[in-house]
Order: sequence, then C-alpha cells, then structure tokens
Amino acid sequence: MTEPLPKTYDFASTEQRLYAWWESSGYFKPRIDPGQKPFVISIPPPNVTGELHLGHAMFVAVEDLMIRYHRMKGQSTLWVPGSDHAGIATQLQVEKMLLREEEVAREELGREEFVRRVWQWKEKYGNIIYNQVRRLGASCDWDRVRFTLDDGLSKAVRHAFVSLYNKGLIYRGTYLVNWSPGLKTAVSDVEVEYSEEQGTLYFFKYMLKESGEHIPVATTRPETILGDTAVAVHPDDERYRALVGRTVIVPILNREIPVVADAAVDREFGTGAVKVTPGHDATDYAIGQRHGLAIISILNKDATMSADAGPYEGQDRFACREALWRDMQKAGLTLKTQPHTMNIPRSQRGGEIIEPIISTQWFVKIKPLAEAGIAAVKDGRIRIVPERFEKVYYNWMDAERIRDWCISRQLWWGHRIPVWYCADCGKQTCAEIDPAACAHCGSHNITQDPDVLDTWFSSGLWPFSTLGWPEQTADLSYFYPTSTLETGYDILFFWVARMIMLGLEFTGQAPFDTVYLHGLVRDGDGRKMSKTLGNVIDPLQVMDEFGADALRFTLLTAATPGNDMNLSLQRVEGNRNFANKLWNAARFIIGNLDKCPEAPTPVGERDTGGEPDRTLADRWIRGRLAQVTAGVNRLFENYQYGEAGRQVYDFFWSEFADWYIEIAKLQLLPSPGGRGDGGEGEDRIYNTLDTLVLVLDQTMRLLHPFAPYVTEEIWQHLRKACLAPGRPAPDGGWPDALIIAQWPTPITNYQLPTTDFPHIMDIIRAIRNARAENKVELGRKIAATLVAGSAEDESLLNDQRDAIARLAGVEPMQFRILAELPEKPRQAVSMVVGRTVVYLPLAGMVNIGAERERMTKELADLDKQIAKLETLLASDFANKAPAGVVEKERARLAAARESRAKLAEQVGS
RNA sequence: GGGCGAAUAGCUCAGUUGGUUAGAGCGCCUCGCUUACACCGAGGAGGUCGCGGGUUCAAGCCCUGCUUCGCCCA
Repeated sequence: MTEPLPKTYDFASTEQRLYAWWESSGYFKPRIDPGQKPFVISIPPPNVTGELHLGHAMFVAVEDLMIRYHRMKGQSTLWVPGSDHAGIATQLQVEKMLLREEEVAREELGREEFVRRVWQWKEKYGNIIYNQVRRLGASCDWDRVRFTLDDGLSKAVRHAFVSLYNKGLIYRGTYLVNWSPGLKTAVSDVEVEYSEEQGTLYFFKYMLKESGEHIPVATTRPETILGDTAVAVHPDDERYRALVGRTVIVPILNREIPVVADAAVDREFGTGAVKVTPGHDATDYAIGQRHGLAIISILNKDATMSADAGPYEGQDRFACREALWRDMQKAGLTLKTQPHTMNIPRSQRGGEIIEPIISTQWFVKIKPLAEAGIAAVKDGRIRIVPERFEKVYYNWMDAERIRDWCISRQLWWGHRIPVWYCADCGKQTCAEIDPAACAHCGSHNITQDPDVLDTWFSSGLWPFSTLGWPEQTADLSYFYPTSTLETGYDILFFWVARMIMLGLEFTGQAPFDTVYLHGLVRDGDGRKMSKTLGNVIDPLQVMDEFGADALRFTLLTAATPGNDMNLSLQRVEGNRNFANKLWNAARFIIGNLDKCPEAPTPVGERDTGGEPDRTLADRWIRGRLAQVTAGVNRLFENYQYGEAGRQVYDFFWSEFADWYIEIAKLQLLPSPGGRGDGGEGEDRIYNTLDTLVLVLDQTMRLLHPFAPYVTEEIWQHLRKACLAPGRPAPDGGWPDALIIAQWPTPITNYQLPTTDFPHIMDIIRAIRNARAENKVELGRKIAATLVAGSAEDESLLNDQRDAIARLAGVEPMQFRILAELPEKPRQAVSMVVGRTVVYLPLAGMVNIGAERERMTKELADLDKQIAKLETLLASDFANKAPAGVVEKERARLAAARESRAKLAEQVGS
C-alpha cells in the first residue's frame, strides 16, 4: 500500500522540487494582519554581481532558521531579499570585462555608455546570486526583491541626501581623505585596514638655515619630505628647545620651513623630532592646522608625484622614494636606515596602499547621528546579541572620537550626488528632482556633481527603503520597524551602525529591535579563507556533494553566537549522514504504518498522561521528547540555536533511533497474549505507532528550521501515510506542509517517569559490555539471570524481559528473572548494575582471574565514591545546599551502598 | 597603547541560571552485513577543563593576576 522509500536519502532530487513547491504555494509570503505584530528580517544585500560564498551561506542559514521558526510559531513573517549595487566592486568587474573582451577602457566609452553596459551586466549576472541563495533554502518573499539602484530605492537615497543637506548634516569640503590610487577614488575611514608590516625607518638631516648644524629626523615615507612644511618637536623636549622658531631647509627642494613645538610629537619615536607633512598625514594635518602651516600636495590622483615634487614630478611614489633617498645620500643628508615594523594602511578592497591626500569631498556630519545611535542601544530600544558587541559599538560610535563620514566616490556606478553647481552665481542646488535651473539665480548654466555616493549610504537606508520609504506604503506601516537584523560582526560599523543612525534620523524609530551577530567562517584549521592560500571552500560544491541541509546544519550547529567557526568537510559529511539517519528512521516508521490497527478507545486523551496502555519505553521516549522540546524552546528564546540543534540531533540519534525504535520493533510484533486488548496486541501496536509518529512528527518540526528539505520530504511521506482514517495524527490534524506546521511547545503538565527505563538501558549495556569483553559475538544468544532484589524491581524486569532479551542477545528460554537467588551460580560473570545483579553463565569462556580483578576494581571505585559522598553529606553541604540537590546526593549514596553490598557478596564468595 | 575573544580527549569544538563519575563529531582499537540505515550497529581506549590565587557547602562555569594565540580600535 505504501510504496517503499529509497534506501538512501537523495537530496539532489528533493531540494529543487520542494523549493519550487514551497515558493509556488505562497508559503514564503507574509499575511498582512494588522492585529498581529509581524516578524521581519531585511536580508544583508549581497553584491549583485557576486557569487555565493560561505559568509552568505552563514547568514542565509541563520536568517532562514529564524524566519522558519517564527513562521511555524504562527507569526506573520517577512524576509525581504535583495542585492547591493556595490559601486567599486561592480565597476571594477565590468571594467575588467570590457578591457578583456573589447579592449576598451571606461573613459573611452564615456560615462553614459559605461553605465549602460554595467546595467547590461547586471541584467545578465544579477540573478545568479539569487538562485544560489535559493539553493540554500532561503524562504524569502521574492515578490519583494529589491536592488539598491532600483527607482524606489534611488528615490529614497535622494530624499535622504536632500534632507540631510537641508539640515546641514551633509557638507562639502576640502580635507585630508583616504585616497585609493588604483581606484582613483576617496574611501571612508572604515574602508581602510591597517596591517603590521616590516618597513624601513630612514634617518636624515634637516639642515638649519645659515648654519652647519642639522636636526636629525626619522621618517618611514621619505618621498613625503618633498611636501614637508615644518619640523616639529615636543615643547618639553630639552634636546630641541633652543631650535624652536628657527628655520630649516627641505632637502633637494631647498624650501625654507619653520621648526615648531607641538605636544602631539612623540618624543620616543625616532629622534624625537618629526617632519610635518600636512598634505599627506593625518597627525601632521592636525599639527598644520594648529600652527597655520601650508599644505602641499605632492601626489597626483594616481599616486605619481605632482609638480610640487620638483624634479621628481611624474615618478611613481615608491620609485620617488628610492630616487630621493639616493639623491640625499649624494648630498650628504642621510644618516642611517633601520628595519621598522609599522602599520600600513591598505584598501579593504584590493589591498593597495592608501594615501592620505587633500581632496574636496562630501561628508556626513556624524556626531549628532551617533549620539542618537548610542542612545538607542543604551536605553534598550535595540539589543545586540551577543551582548559584548554593544561595547564595541559604543566604542566606535563614541562622539568624542568618531570621524565624519566621507560619502562621495569618484566612480560612475552608483547614486549620483544630487547637487548642481551654477556657473553664473557659483551656488549649489540640491534637489530630489533633477532641476532645470539654479535655485538661486535661475540660470540654466548648471552642472551636476560628477561623483556618486558610497554604496553603504544606500545600504544604510535598506530596512525602510526596501519597504517603500519615503512613500508611506502599506508595507512600510505594517512591516517597519523590522525585527531582527542578522549579519556578521565584521560589518557592524559599515552597515549596522549606519542603519541605526539613518533609521533613527529618517523614521524616528530604531530600524530593528535586535541585532544578532554571527562569526566568520574559517577553514578546517582555523585559517581565514583566501584565494592565495587556496583554502576557499565553495558552498555550491559542498551542497553538490552533501546537500544544502548538511551545509546548513553544520553552519548552524558548529558555531556559537558571535564566535568564528572552523568549517571542515568531514563535519558536513557527518551531517549528511544525519540526514540519512533521519530518512531511514522515517523509512522504518512509515513502512510499519501499514500494520496500523484500529485506534483503541478512548483516543482523545493522548498526551495527557494517565492512559494505561503505554509501555515503559513509550512513556520514557515521550517524556524525553517533552524535555527536549522544552529545552529547545528555552534555547531558541536565548538565541542558542546551535545548542538547540545539537540537542535534537543527540535525542534523535542516540535515544529515539538507538533505543526506542529498537524496542518498537518488538512492540510491533503481534502477540496473541497481548495486554488485554482486541487481540494480537493491537492496542500496543497502535500505541507504538502513535508514539513513533508523534516523535518523528515533532522532531521533524524541531529540525525544520535547521534542515528544511529533508525534514519536509520525510514529513510529507509521513503525513501521506497517516492520512488514512484511524491512523495517528497530531492534535488538529495534519497541515498541508511542515513549513507551516505548528512549532512544538512543551507539554508542561506532563510529567513522565524517566528513571526506570535508563536502568533497563544500563542492564542491557552491561550485558553487551560483558559479551564484548568476553568476545561473544552478538549473533550468539546467551543465558542470563537477573536478580532484582525487590518485588517491585522483579516486576519491572519481567515487564522488560523481551526488550532486554532482544537488545542484549539473551536466549529467552534461558533467561531467568528472580527476586532472590538462593545460590550463586558457578562459572558465571556477575555484574552489579545499580540495584540489580546480573549473572551471565559464560562457562568455559570466562577468565576467572580477570573477572575477579574487574570486580575488585569496581569495588574500590565504589568505596571511593561512597567515602566522597559521606564526606560531602557530613559537611556544610547538607545545611546549605538546596534540599533537592542534597536529596539527590543522599539517593546516590544509598544506591552506591546497595551496589557495594551486592558486589561484595560476589567478590566474597 | 585601549578593548574583545579563545585556551576542555590525537584533531575540530560543545558545555548560559555554579550542583552526579566533563560531552559530541571525526580519528584510533575490537567485533558485527541482526529485513530502517555500512552515509550503519555494538563495545572500547583517550581529559590534573592554559597556569596561580580567591569567592562558595560546591567552580570547566563567578572574581583576580599571569602566559600563549587571534581579532577590533587608536
């Protein structure tokens, strides 16, 4: 009747089919229910032309888990997908392509044509990343997909810019900025990374004017000597005090510059006297401001030397460094060089050395925004998980230190700055709609600023711009503010902080109430993945080999919140095996549903306890299920997803599959002498199937957010097999799909005994252990005698007789269970398992000496334990520890004493 | 220089209200194709929880100092 399932779970034939079905069934779409607060996540938009990497896989796994969890809890759930135009990265990629395929540079095409070509590229490749995100199982609402350069989002960017401009929070000015010579654009402070590298410290002479004396000065960048406009010393430095106010001569250029005193000078560094280059160093820029020094730019936009570099004009910056030093050596101006470890500023993208240069750019005045941003976290409107990142956030946002945000980029791909300059009156017109004339004098002689905005400026609006802002759309009013913002901690400043600041500024509300930060994915040995190391793991290949569920489950359970994880393929393989384990357990259960008899009456009372017909194993696994469900719920509420997944994994494999299913095999056998029911043990069979179905159904629900495909596939087979009348069903019947099935809640008023069954497990393990140690193969049945010691236990053991016999390989005909044993058997292995004594007459196979040794050792262990417990219970522990804990220890002591007495009997005779 | 994190079995890591004899996966050893599963089953070996103090009846977990490694900010 039920067609048999394949022996191995085939993810390849399952994943795509299920995804298409979910999507076409509308399960990814939210309900709009004004009476209910929705759960909303905006996706961290990947680069539109990018390819899926493990960072993406990680956030998709975590966010999809959150979304599926809340969806199953019955909330209206929206996950907004989208992508980012990624100005620099995309422009570079297209430039490279044009150069390679058409041998044409962007300048040759012109701005308009180039931008047209980038759009073409985007149309062609922009969906790749979406399809890769789909493969992971992301249940986002694709009807609401957004792109930062869409009309709506572009309008949002304009609106935001104009609004900040009008408030005076955006300004244009000439300052020292981080310049990327290769990209020929300014970048913001956060886009510069500092790497500790081995360099050289050059010591040379600054000759005093009209004197043979010199001041020794050290620098790491000799070429900037050409831009020096002062030499500075510390005001309290005795060595140089007399020289302050005198004039020195710039080497080679022979320009005259002053010696100034400034407290910012580090007396310990180099010679204690420093050269000051306000045009090319941030500290020097500040010194220059204080002393009114001139600013000289010695670098062109491409990092070649400018006209101000005199004879070195046109040389590359590093070539100039060498040439200048050679010339200074010839002139006798050099002192020495020494190796020096220093922090080199490098571009976050590409890694080239960043040059600080003076340039006219647009900035956002960040302090007022940052203050609001700090307040939102401080007063709890936004919670950051893990909490320690709040400190990192405060530290960066600190109003005393935060620097204004340079938002203009000298690129073509992006949102063009909506400011027009008037050739007649010289004033700026800033407008949301392209103006035809100057707002000040009406002249038509206006030109738009050529620069575009930092991509992060548009990403900063993402949570609300994707919902329609600045229009007051229905989506915006229902779904905003969003719920959780989930991303890697590495973009806390780039993205999260900016969203918070801009969200507060433009919507008056925090854009989300929770920030959940995950760690970075490293390779199996904890190394950062990089192309040069060749240790990059491609998530697409991993999914090809092991399935999306295995990858997801690994990312979710191998990591703890906020901490980096090492991903090893072995681990993914292990989780592929877990999926297969789920599959086969389900296969067993579904295959047995054909045996399902009539449901016993009454059925309605299921899960309320009290029904007499449940076996010990039934009650045990149901109790464990309730405990695990409660634990998982608690862990989910505390964002401990990984631990939750691990617990279900362990429960399913080592309790449900290893023990309950094995016992269920027995309980499913027809037994004419069954427990007072309709014959052939029908009630027992029904109850067993009912329990199997319950646990499978509930665990599939608990695992669905972690491994959506295999759980849905199994669950659909289960559902189909159970739909026939009279078969087990969850309360409220079977919903259409697991993705929308109700999330399990723990049954609180359902306390089931869980201690008797573990005792049976211990007995079985003890027998198996003895067999293994005495090399009795499992196929060979052995005789056994159990001595219960009490009438109560005797009846428990008798009740579990079949289970013990089957799982421990005992021959039923030679299996005795007694309350007392008149005479100890000879030639038998004897073991004390808690309150039960086990005799295995393994005549001829037993090494009596070894047995005695084993028991003596056990006895010693027990003595140690008893002594420890006695000491403990005689101490303050008994008075001060909670009663429950003390009771537990007393019980342990009693049990240990009982075992010891029984063991002593064995050893003694 | 400031801050944060990590240090637990051979390897990679769990262990969040402090409470039995500290767990998992992989690897290793011994058995086993018992009709859910060899992507498996049974059994086993393997740890002074980085080091020193302290708090507590009780510390892998809390406090403090130190060592090593990694990251962030300056």
